Amino acid sequence: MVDGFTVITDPSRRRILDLLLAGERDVNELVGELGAAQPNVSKHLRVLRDAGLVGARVDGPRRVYHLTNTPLADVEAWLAPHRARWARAFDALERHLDSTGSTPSTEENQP
Amino acid sequence: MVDGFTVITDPSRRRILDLLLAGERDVNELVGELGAAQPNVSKHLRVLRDAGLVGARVDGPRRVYHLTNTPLADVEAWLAPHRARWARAFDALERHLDSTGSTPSTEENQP
DNA sequence: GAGCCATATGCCTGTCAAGGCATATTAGAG
DNA sequence: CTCTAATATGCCTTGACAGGCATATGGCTC
Repeated sequence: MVDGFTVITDPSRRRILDLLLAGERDVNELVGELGAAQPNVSKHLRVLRDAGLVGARVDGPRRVYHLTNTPLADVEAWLAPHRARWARAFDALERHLDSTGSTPSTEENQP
Repeated sequence: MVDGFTVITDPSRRRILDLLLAGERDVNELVGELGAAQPNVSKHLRVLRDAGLVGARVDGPRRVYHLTNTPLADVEAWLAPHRARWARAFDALERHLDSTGSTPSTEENQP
């Protein structure tokens, strides 16, 4: 099984997750909206299922996929300190712009 | 130039970003801390620089790398609605646990 | 400018994953 | 039970990319 980073690197898989954000879909609907071949969509769904990001409900012959509530834990964990840093940098920029009318240099170094 | 997802899929590059989070480093230091070959570290740094995530300061013969304040915009943008969804699901779970002592099912469907 | 250090680049190779295609599986209709 | 629709799986090919290695580049010392 692959890590969350690898899972979401693929644009088709991101697209699937985005579509499911709007509501559950069966495979055929996803095939139509993605413009991809059915077997490939099924393969992507397999990866997403193995990652715990989506689940399937059986409705007659169709499998209706939906998002689970499982977050991309590893991605979020890795991203957190970096996001915190970006937020601090942004705040610092805002404060700077508040106190002076000047534009600071484009390339900022770390504290 | 590659997208942010591709950039951070590589563990060595994530590691480099993590190390730079603690302070600037020259290439040789990174090589030591990563346990990777110098040319490969330089290549990763190239990718990170192209992505605007790191910058280099020239100090004599060394290049001292540091984080810029450029966020992984595309990753953050894609992640945002999904993170919002996870947060909502988490809140709903919390409220449920507050009101009842029971444990809800592990597999939740979307609203 | 010769030689040395630190870093970058180019080339080659192995690996891995995505897409195309054929086919297996499963469920329901009749 | 057969046929069909919906989905999944297996195999193959191709392209992207990371690592190993040799070598080029750039700055510094003497």
